[in-house]
Amino acid sequence: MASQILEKTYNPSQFEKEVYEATMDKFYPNNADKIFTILMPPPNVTGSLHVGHALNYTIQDILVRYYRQKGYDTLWQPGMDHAGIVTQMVVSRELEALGVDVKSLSRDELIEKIWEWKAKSGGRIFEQQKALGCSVPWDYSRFTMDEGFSKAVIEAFVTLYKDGLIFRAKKLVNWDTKFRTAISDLEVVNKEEKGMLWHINYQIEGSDDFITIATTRPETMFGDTAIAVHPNDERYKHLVGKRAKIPYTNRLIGIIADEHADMEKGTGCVKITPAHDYDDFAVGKRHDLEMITVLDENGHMVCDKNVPEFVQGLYLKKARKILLEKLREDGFLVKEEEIVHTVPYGDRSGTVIEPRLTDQWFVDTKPLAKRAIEVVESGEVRFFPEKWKNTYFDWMRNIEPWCISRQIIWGHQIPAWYAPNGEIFVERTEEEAVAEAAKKGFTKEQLRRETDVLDTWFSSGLWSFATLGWPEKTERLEKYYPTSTLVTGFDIIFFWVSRMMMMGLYFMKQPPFKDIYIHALVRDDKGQKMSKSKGNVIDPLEIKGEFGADALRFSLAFLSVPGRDIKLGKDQIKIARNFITKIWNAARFLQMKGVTFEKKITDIKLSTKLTHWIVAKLINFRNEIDQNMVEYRFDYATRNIQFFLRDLLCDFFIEAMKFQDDQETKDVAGAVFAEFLRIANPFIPFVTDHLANALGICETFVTEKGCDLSDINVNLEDVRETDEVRELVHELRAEKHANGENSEKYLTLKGELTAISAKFAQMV
RNA sequence: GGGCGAUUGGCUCAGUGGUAGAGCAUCUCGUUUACACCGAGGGGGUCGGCGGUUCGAAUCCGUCAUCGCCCACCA
Repeated sequence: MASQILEKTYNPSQFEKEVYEATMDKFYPNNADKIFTILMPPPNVTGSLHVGHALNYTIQDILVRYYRQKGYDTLWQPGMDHAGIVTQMVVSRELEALGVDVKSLSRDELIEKIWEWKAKSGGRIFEQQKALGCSVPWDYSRFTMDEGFSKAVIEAFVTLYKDGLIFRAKKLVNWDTKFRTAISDLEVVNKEEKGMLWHINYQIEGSDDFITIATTRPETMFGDTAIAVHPNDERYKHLVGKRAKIPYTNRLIGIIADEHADMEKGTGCVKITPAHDYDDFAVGKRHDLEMITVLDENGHMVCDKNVPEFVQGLYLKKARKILLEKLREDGFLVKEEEIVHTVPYGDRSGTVIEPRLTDQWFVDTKPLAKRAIEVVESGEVRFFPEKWKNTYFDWMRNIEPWCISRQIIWGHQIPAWYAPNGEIFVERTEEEAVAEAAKKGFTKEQLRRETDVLDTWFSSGLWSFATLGWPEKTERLEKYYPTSTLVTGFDIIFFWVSRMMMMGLYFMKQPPFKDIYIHALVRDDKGQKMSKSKGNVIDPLEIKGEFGADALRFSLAFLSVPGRDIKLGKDQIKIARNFITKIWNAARFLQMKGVTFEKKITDIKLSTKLTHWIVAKLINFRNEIDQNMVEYRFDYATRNIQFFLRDLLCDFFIEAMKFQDDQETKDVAGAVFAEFLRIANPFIPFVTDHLANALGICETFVTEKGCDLSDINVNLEDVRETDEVRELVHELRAEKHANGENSEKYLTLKGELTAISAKFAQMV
């Protein structure tokens, strides 16, 4: 290979794109025996990538490139997620900004608009991933709503339904009044905030006495169906069994004894509203209470006999205000107390979540969780760092049914058809549903298709096998399932990891991956969470432009200390960039010295202490990196890369080379440097591949295995002690600077260096 | 309420039983056969507090404090 003279300064933007494009065709699987597979967590189509994605991709890319270089058949499965609620929200907002009346669009029209939008947005994400160096086979990309995926989702849904693991039920669910849909428990975030506790009098039936309840949600009082007191509460024992009157509607409700009532809290009397509160729902079940809904899907008070006219149809906050004024006026409100309590919010809508009693679809997760727990307990699936398995266990062992239906339009429509009498037909196709319904005497025209779509995470839960072709029995599925390692953030252990585990085990009978590497959250240099509103977001592409993609990758890997958040500032990236510059300059120096890179280490006879030493250090370095990769210690690996290049190769070997530049030293320098570049390639692919070309080492390190050093006769113990030579080199430099190359002392020292080398040569 | 993690020089962090480390910052010297996006050298820490185990503790155990995160039914 012809070499070219390197530019004086390292300027990544000049070659990064070229390097990536030149190697793209090598990112595809080959047919090697050993297999390494990673599933890329699919980014949302809505997004542009942030530095958290950059970390996620960097870790995966390092792993994939490392194993690919080792000769494994690697598959890094790319793709994107349709991200139901978020996407519908983002696109609707954008359309409205363009003056489109989203509400007037039909279901099909809006879906079409979203697909149009997706085509634009998705392409941008791929470009960003390429810019970071992701070595994925692009033609393998999947989308959680592509045709094959839809098939998989239907197959999974129907199978789970027929196996009794999906059911439809009227239950209390988290209702988002902004998006008018149910959401799962995980999509609710609880925030602690200041609020008011209102003490309200309910008159006891047939008496002038009152019972005082305390509530933060007075507007739901019209849905009350009981008042509970603690069975041991002496204050209220005499009231149990009596009835009380709800103000204004005068509906009578029973006073019951239930341990749910906390004697310490409020007045000790708690209103029970089973249709709008989880605790109350449970109390209601125990006491067989009526469930009265007073809030509609928009969070407005319903218009029926249970709700007094003066608040009917009002949004709950407005209703609350008006109701409180009236209660105050009429003397029902006896105390107003400031308290701090937790309030549930929708993670996407940012609006208060109202528990509502509705018909929804659920996955019975308990039976699915059982094996998902076992495979982690047994060590068949391992978490890195290990502590995350406790988080996983906690959730899995206390798992609740998963509400999977969403009342939105962007997503997989549930394959269920209803007959007029409410009977449900769940089938793979409409034809099959019609056929089944016909057996029961229903006509096609009578059937109505379920309009709800599935929770996004239902489809992404199938990611590990649906991307490989399931439900078809494809060669790819056979070969690459189960995958090797999953790389993801702790924030989606519940959302995604656990669901993939359950689905993978159920449909494929094997866990979807062997190792789960949980990486950190990237914060700003002050430890603050990055957010657009704070203005502290680091854009990976901006960093790439300023310092190069390699510097960003190297920093992120360097800072990936297990179990610790990453504080990322520009200083950190600058340090990495400076280090890469150091590599660049080392290359320039060797080139200037006339070093060539044709010889392999195994071709050179090592006869001096210096060359023997550096080769021993190289072998040691290589072993360490191998160990680091097995343990997922990217922080150690990058430290080792830095230490070898800077402290050993540059500060010592190359410095010594300035005094001892015989052919052997030069050959070894070239061979060791080339091997260093190869080892560093998975971490910093752009600069190393560029240098490989420029120095005439090879076309690319992507598929370069490196030479077998195991037969080289070096004893690591022998060469550990390097002070003798190191000191000599220092002295030489100082002497030369002081008195020049012809001083007597300089010549003596130089003689000593040669002598040591010679002495050492006899040892080997 | 339960759980997890952090606490080491000015800053960011390594170090898990044997005389305190790195990078950045700072100070001194240096423009030498790559590199000022550099090199050589120096200063700076009673390793959050207390107690215990040990010949010996930043490291193991207990406890407290502060900060951060996760989960929880939140009247």
